Amino acid sequence: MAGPHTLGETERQVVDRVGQLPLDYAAMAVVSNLFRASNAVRNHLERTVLSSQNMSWTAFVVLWVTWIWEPIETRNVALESGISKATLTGVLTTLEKRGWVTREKSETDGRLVLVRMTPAGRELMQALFPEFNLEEQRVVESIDAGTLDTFADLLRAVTASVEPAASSPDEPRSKQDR
Amino acid sequence: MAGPHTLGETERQVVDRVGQLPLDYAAMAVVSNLFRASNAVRNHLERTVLSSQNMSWTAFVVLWVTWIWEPIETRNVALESGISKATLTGVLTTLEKRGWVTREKSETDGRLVLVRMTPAGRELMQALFPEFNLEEQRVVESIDAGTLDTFADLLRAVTASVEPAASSPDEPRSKQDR
DNA sequence: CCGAAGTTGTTCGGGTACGAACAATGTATA
DNA sequence: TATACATTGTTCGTACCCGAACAACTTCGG
Repeated sequence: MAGPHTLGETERQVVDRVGQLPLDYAAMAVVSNLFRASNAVRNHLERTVLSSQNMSWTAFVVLWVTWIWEPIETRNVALESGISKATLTGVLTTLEKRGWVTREKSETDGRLVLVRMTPAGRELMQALFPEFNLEEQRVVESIDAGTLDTFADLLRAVTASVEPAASSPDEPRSKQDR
Repeated sequence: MAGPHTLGETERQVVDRVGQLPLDYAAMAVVSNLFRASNAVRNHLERTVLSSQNMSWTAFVVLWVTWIWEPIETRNVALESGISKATLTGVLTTLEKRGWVTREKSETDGRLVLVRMTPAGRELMQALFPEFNLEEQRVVESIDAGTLDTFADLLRAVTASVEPAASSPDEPRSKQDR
């Protein structure tokens, strides 16, 4: 959505197509670059760090969340990972098959499933995560250290503006989680 | 990767798991919030604007790129959309099936395929895009107008740091495009 | 108690998403 | 002008990714 063409070039073309409609080009630039950056970083990390384990981005995130918070209920894994519970089911099956995590029914609530790391999973993360973080560092190395916190805050503001306004506690969340 | 828990909480847990390894938490925060924001915005726009047409985010982006630049070669659609050509093949088939775009072999180069909008596709975008942009505006409305440009620049910097260093023109790009 | 209402993880169907391998086509080299 | 080399879009296999529908389970209201 913002590739080989100049911003001005793209903008001219858009004006030509959309006509005289008033558009917010600043908002457009932020949203489109948000996705471009996200995609680029994801693919980069997959190729440089994760491909050695033949692991996808999502699998890594789920593994990371489990590593940090185990034992953790699947609904919370989905919440922390930013994926739907439907997606998580498949990912967990993959991770289980590879021997990195286990599923276990809760004894106090028959609906819940608890996720735990296996020793092999823990070893993997102990080796992989520092490597991953080193690459994260490279991704932002061109940005002034003092600006990084502001950057993170801006990203949080975007997320917050879109999520269902964590309002009064009595207000019910949506039926489907996430 | 940054959900219901406080940053400090998460950080303590990470320290507990990863041990004394020196980690760059600022970089971690930026990367994880980048994905959180990207996912949140994507899902939001899909639900508020795109669901009326039963359209996915990627399908919309591809349609938008085609709308702005048609006629355009598929390799450039993939480049502008930020997806691989393998993915594009499937998306184009979907869009073609719905009657919004057409594929057409190039007459000057038998390898190339040109993509064009159909009248129905053009009508759709003329109606849908202003609506989409309005929602993009809502996503960043909490951010100071003067900061938006800086924000976009930061995102561009991230993308640039990860992409294969657009160096000397004689240096060949990677075999696989994108 | 017992039925209604809510919650949780899984299944299902359709649509991305990627790298690798491929056939068709174009270009360069000798 | 043959023959290597490069480029393009598609196909294939595997893995996400989501909403909707579902069965199992818990909780709430009477």
